[in-house]
Amino acid sequence: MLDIALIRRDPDRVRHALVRRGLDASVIDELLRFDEEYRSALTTVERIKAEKNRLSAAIGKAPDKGAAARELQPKIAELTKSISESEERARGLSPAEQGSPLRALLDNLPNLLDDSVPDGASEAANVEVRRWGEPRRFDFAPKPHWELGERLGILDFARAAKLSGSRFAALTGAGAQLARGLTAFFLDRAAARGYAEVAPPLLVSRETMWSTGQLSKFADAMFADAQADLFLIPTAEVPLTAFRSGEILDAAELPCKYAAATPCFRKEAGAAGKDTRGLMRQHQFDKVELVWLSRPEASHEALETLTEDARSLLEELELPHRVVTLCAGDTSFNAAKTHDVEVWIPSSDTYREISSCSNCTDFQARRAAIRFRREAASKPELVHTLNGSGLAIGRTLIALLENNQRADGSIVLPKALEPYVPTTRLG
RNA sequence: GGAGAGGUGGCAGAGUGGUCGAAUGCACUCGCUUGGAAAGCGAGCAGAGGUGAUGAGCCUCUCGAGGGUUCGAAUCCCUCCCUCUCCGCCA
Repeated sequence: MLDIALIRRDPDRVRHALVRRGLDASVIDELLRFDEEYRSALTTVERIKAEKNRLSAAIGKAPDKGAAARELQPKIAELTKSISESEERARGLSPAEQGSPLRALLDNLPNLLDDSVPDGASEAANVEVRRWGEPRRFDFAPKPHWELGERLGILDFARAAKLSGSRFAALTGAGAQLARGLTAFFLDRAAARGYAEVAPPLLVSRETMWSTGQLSKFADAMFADAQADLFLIPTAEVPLTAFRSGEILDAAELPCKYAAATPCFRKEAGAAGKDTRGLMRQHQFDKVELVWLSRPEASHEALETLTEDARSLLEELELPHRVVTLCAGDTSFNAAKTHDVEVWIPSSDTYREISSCSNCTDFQARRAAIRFRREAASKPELVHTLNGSGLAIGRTLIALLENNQRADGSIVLPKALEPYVPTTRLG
């Protein structure tokens, strides 16, 4: 959520960000009108309340309270009536009220963009900032991971479909061990880089989901239990970012870094027909997520560090990859700036996203009310939140199988995984 | 799931209808004191919103959340949530 005071003070800045994202900026005029109306209604309510409070206090101070109460009764009754009327009007306009027009507009405004985000409308305008390794040249016809995996007996799509339908996979034997090893490998690296491991709840409340900005745009893509009003997390970004919600942190705690390995659940409703085969796009997938709570002035640099934390994992796994900065039109709702880490996927003949690292600035912190105090005596300020995968397990598995396959269909795993898997060669 | 107890400021902990946004202690900030420190003394110290200049001041709201009673609620009533203890069930 954006700061409404900032929208008032500098509406052009917000309009500019909307235009850069390819969105209609006229909502800002509408929003400012509703805001004006709301504040004027609020002032009215508060003025009448102040008057009533004065009279009540006068009764409290009177020597004969009963007599004073009787005397002021008619006047107070009138004010009470007037308050409930004007209050109803103000509540209907309040940004805090579910379903108010101001709330609806505010809920759907994406974050401001960082100045360094490149212009552009789509993926095509993303800017490569770093490349590591060379895509391997095969002297045989490389197979896609679903063929490799099924032949090796480590991926089972048919039985997963039998259990749950399409877009589910089962890992078996060495595949399950490899996934477990990767998870441990990623978590160990995160720990070494100062992330505190958390095993968070996988079901979260509507309020939590809203606080991290998932509900505004992605409600349709989430699995939920309507009766309990709980949502299966689409990413551990949600519980990790909201972990300290409502708290005021010590400045000494920042940056505060969390890592979690969790399953993620997504309906992927909008992705029908895309990546229908294999592990690429599943309703359920495992991921190690990295989250930062940072001082505002440090978040820009933090994004670079976070991205490097994710990227370096691919280097250790000896997988060719690159880092791109998303352009304005491709940067997601919550983010002010995003670096995607993309790994080479032979079956796609291109680099595919394996981690998306975002600086959400104060956008999530405002809703989640995550603040810190610079000095013991200073006012609380919003932190900046950042998140990124480090890394997605399934996609790492794809990359390892496809990039490291040999002509006979066997797979050689990188040395870095030696401590984490029973064997560094599959098949 | 059942029974009981409880949820108050950064923490601890008073407060059972009227200047209570809230005693006191701790922590913290500033000052005095000191060669320096500790102790001691004095002052300050919740958050959000509106109005004002992103100042001072003024006003509104907030004592788990939401309703209600009342001129007036931290205090009384109702609903819900959470925590703790015991019992039941259970991986």
